[in-house]
Amino acid sequence: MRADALSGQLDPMILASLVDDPAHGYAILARLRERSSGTFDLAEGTIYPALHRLERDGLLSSSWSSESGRRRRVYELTRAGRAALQERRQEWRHFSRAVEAVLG
Amino acid sequence: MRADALSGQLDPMILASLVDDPAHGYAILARLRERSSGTFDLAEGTIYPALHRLERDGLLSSSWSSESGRRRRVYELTRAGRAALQERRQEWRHFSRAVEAVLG
DNA sequence: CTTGACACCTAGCAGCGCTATGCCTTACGG
DNA sequence: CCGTAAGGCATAGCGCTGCTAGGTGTCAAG
Repeated sequence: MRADALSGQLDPMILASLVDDPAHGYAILARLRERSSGTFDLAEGTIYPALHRLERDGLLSSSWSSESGRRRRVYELTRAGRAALQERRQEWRHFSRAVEAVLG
Repeated sequence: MRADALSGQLDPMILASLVDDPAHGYAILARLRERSSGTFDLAEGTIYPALHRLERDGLLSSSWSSESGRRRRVYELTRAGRAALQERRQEWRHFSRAVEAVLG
């Protein structure tokens, strides 16, 4: 499939990958790759702007961590982020059922 | 859900809505609305450019019909369009399984 | 004769995600 | 000890998609 077929589902997937425990950008990339069995093997240029957007919108908050001399920006869900995740999941189910119905 | 969440699935859905019998733009709009139980209630400005694009790409062919004094541009799948539909359906299944896996 | 459904079209815009690139650190192999 | 890979963040620029908002015209019903 085309790699750029994320089709607006990137945001909910990022939120979902952070729901259990916080992580930094590079690790989120790895989680998405693993959980999707390799389907979502995203470039870094995809994830960082998305994280900034989500933070700007108040769904994530971040803090720098520099353990082992490596600077990492660790993201976690805000309260609003958790609420948004629930909502986006619902929207996804609704959307995917509708697509399914049309594709037959 | 946001109306603009078509998320790249418009093309396969248009192809799917034409697989059994040809139709014109306005009628395709109605089919998508019906088959999706109202979820996809698209503006005309969405469908016409998409149809032109699909025709340009050789997946659809069109011809004017003016029965009952009304000019309609009727679209049907080309051979390539049928092949593309199969492919896009596969991609959709793959994509939606992967999203499902990430969203949990 | 006006309203609403039918039917087509386009310009312009905004968002999303990709490519390409740059910068920096740590670990490892030769 | 030096090169390279992996880890890590970031941005500019671009292309595609789909939406908004407008325009044109026909036909049927009240």
